[in-house]
Amino acid sequence: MIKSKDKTRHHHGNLRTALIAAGIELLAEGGLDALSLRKCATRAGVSHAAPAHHFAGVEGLRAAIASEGFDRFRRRMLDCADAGDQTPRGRLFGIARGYLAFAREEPALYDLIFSFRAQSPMSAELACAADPAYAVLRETCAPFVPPGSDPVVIETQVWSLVHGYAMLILTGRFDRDPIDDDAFLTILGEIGSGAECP
Amino acid sequence: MIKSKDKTRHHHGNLRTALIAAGIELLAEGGLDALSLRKCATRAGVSHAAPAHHFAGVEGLRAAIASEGFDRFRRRMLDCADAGDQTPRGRLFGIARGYLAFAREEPALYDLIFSFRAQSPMSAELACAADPAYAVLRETCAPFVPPGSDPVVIETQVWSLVHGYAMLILTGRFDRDPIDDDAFLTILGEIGSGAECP
DNA sequence: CGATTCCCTTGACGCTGTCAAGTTCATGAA
DNA sequence: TTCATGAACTTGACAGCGTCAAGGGAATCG
Repeated sequence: MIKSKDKTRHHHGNLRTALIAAGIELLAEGGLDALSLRKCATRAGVSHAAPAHHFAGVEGLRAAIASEGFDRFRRRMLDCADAGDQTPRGRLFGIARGYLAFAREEPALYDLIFSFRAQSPMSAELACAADPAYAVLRETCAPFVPPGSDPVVIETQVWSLVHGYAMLILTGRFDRDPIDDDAFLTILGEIGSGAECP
Repeated sequence: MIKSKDKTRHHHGNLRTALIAAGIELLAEGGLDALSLRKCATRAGVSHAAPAHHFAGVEGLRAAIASEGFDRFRRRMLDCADAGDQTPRGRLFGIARGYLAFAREEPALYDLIFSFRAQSPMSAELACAADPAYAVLRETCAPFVPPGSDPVVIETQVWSLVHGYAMLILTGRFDRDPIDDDAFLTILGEIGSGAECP
């Protein structure tokens, strides 16, 4: 039996984790384009080809970093939701604020986790990593689903709204023409109440 | 005086346009990562360093392609808006459908035009190229702005909603759990009518 | 006709991802 | 204990990439 997850191993001792950490540093410092296998390897103190034994090429490294990114993303949303008003509406605003906070605080990591496209070989693995984050959204939206209707509609409306806003923020569109987050998010107050308002 | 825009010039004859066309082809065939200066040059039949005389590096080429992309994007939205119901609400649904159509028909070009980040040296030039497309959205949203309120709020809500939905489509999130565009877009029917509904 | 200027080519450099082969070291078996 | 196995990592090489410097060739102008 192999102790596959010991702290200190052969030469380096958990190189995989070190490479992911180095990659996240590089992203924070220089954006998406600054991430490279060789720079991660150098930063972790190993040779340029060492990462090949832990990831399936650069796409594998990107996927592994994205998995960690999705987890931070999920925790950021939950932290904000837990910190605010504990009504269903309050939690909805909470995850929206957490969503935006993550995008602003770690823009390159946010870019990375949403940079994978449907035909990517990593899409199955990534969908798996993303599911817990999506579950947070799903649970928060559940109280607003009209009985008998498909919950995915409201989930998608909420998610699209916040996701699109975050993407637009990162493009710098609001830098000269600022908009207040709360003014924008007022529309969340109307979601799920459409049936009450013919 | 120099005839700077003649059709046939020195060696090639409008190399700049040919390089942009080649780049759009490469994007369509292989996605964002398939775009390179050298491949564009080869496809246009010139040497690998020729593009340097027409664009400021690869970022300049990307920006030039994005300018063309924004123009196609704008026309796609207008075409859809002009084809449908000519009420304000009908045109709003029209540009939303055009937005989604463009994202699905030219996903890599769509990715490219929204891949520039705020701190990019190209952001000023790109914002310029994007303005006509934004103007279409602005005009279409105008009838729904409550008197005395900031139009940018509703514009941003509409835009974020459709933009986020398009981005999520491209990530493949709905491939196995499909959602109907029209069901999703029902929320557009509520935008701007919030004031009527206390 | 000669000079200038623009458009492009050639060649080089460093950085990138990836592969093949070799080395080092921990583990398990004899 | 000694040896064999295999995992973890190194070394070296290769092609493709963006970018720069230097040079050539064609069109234009004086």
